[in-house]
Amino acid sequence: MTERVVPSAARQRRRPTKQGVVLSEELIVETALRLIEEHGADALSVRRLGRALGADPSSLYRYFRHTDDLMLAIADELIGRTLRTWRPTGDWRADLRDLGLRMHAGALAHPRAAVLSSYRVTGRAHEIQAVETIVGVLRGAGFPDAEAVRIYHAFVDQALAFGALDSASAAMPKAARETEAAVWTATYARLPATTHPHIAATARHLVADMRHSSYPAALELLLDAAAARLAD
Amino acid sequence: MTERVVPSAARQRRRPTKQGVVLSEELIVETALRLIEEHGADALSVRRLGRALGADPSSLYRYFRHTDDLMLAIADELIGRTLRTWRPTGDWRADLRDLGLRMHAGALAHPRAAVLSSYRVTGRAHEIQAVETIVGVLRGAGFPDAEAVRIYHAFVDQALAFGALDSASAAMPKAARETEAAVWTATYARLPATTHPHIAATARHLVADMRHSSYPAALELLLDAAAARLAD
DNA sequence: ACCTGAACACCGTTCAAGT
DNA sequence: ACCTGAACACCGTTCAAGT
Repeated sequence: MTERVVPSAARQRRRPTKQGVVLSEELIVETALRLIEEHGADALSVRRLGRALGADPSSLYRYFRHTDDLMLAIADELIGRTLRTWRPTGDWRADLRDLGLRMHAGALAHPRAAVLSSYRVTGRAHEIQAVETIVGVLRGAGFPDAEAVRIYHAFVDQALAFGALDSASAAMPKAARETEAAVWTATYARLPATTHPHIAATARHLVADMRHSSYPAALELLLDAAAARLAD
Repeated sequence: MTERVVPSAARQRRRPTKQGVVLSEELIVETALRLIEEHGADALSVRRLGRALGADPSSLYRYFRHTDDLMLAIADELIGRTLRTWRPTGDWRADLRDLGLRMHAGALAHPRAAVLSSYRVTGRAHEIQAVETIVGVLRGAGFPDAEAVRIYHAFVDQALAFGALDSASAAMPKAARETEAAVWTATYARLPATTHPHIAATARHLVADMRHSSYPAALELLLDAAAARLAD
């Protein structure tokens, strides 16, 4: 048994940094999230985080073994925030739609963390709670166990995969992001019908549609298909 | 008009590097793909690529304006390889299923490159060909233009997003991958029914299902929903 | 016990100089 | 015309020294 068993006691003994801040895991995670929100994904580096905390960059290594550990701590905090305010309504489609959109929005709010954590299985408290909740919604809707698991898996992976995809896009440097957005008008919309009949015929729709995430549409298709199977 | 109009002529005049290699866009892209596959995504840096080519890092800036341009060239090459052997059958569901599974398999064959390029819009030849092909399959099936574009977008993003998700998982260090796989049996399968009734009831299915990609199931759900809309 | 500062081994990118 | 080498402004991480 060491003092680490009582975190608050251990924390009180910590010496303030030069700028008078007492470091803690919570403070570091919150500051990292704030940095990302205020200055973009590129703002998160150990050196910048140290500067923002008024501490030497190397002091952060007492709290996180590497940057990846910090990322996972941030991700866990985000899962908690996503579920914390969610309440089931009893309508399985509305509940899954709401959960999916919240997971996707949570990813977009913290793109770097989303990209790094989307494919991880943590087995931690918040994740377990999410599995129990979603499988529960599907079983409550009447899906047999095997089908409930199959749809749970597709649903969760879809939310995580689109969250990561759209996050990666959002985390791009601004100039690159704008260049890509312009490709639809500058390149695709100008292809002649003689060589590219299908693109030429739908160019107007491509320009309008491709600038937005396709997640809401993909989610609705998945819910449609699940509902149809339930009706059989 | 400059000599760049005839690339092969321009290329022939290039001077070999110190180690005797004549640089070209193709050689750089192929070397980059090889570097990524052999030594991981982190192995791709301008400096390492220069070293692998036997050229000064800065000489690559004659072929690509920034690292990002190189990434797009790699992405387009992967799209090209995916489409090169595909042939339409006239059955839109079978065609889209085949295309989706090929895109997913192509991502898994080059996991590190897939993770880095899945969310990019290249506007290059192979990507344009892919858009034309897939929108063509959907219009040929009878979807009106706006609907064809909406389903195209969801279909492509889903293939890319799941491809990247499953690639990121596959690209993890072996030890970490095995630790995560064990979480389903070591943690989830042992949760008691009293606290986690839904997980306990479906543990057998979770253990069996979660070790595989959910992409084939998610693809089938998307095709089901699309077919239902066509029937209306 | 905790934080600091210097050091190490890297990055992407630019541009004058060399061939 | 093409490649090189030095330079600039960054990274993540380690570890002996300071308080």
